Amino acid sequence: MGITKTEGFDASITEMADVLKVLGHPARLSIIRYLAQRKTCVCGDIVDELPLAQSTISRHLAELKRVGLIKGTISGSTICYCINTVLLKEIENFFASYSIEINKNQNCC
Amino acid sequence: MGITKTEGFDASITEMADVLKVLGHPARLSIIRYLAQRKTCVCGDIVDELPLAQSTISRHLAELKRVGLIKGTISGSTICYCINTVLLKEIENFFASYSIEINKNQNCC
DNA sequence: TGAATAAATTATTATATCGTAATATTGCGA
DNA sequence: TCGCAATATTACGATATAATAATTTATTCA
Repeated sequence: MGITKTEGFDASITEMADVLKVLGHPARLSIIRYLAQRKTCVCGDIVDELPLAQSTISRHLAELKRVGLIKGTISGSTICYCINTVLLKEIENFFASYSIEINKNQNCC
Repeated sequence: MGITKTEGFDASITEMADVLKVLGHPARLSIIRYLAQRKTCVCGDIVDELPLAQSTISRHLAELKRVGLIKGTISGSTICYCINTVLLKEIENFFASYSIEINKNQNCC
């Protein structure tokens, strides 16, 4: 995407932006939704859920793992994925804190 | 970034992914934070807040506007920006709903 | 051992995005 | 009208990302 400047921004902002960027893709967001709806860890069958090739999904899973949104543990011949609920909660709190800050005197637009 | 496949995904997921992708950049997330902290609409001085060229910021503002995260109204010779609190709340609810769905029987990882 | 299965990695191609300079546009005051 | 100030647009080079086929690396089971 071209170079994204990071110097000059707060580290916390840069980190959150990185997480949100990873979530900002239909396939990866679908994976998160699928894991959330299943309410449990999912082994193997993610490939069957998405209209993408196996290698593509593997790369998306690697991205989700890189930023800590999912955890994967080897379980026999397959790998078991589940959501990192702590990070998901952090994202929720991130937006909640902004909502609290506003909603007071927005008026000109 | 290469072609992002959209067919085969729910429209709601694709839309949310689009919004999150826009938020997934330090400059744009900083703009949102700045607007949130100021608790009011901001006219003009966004360029002074970020370590980027004016044209770059203008492009980021256009992206934020495209997905509806901010609203801009012309106010004399300057343009007045403020957050679309409705959409921000929707994002918060989006993550909150996932958190509710989980937190029950995650156990294997 | 060897075939079958599952996931990751690599290489490749096409496309999107970042940042910026240069330029254009718009509104306002002198 | 002229020129200034603020913002948007365009064009460009550099880089990142998406998707996939092909390959590789385990792991299970006959």
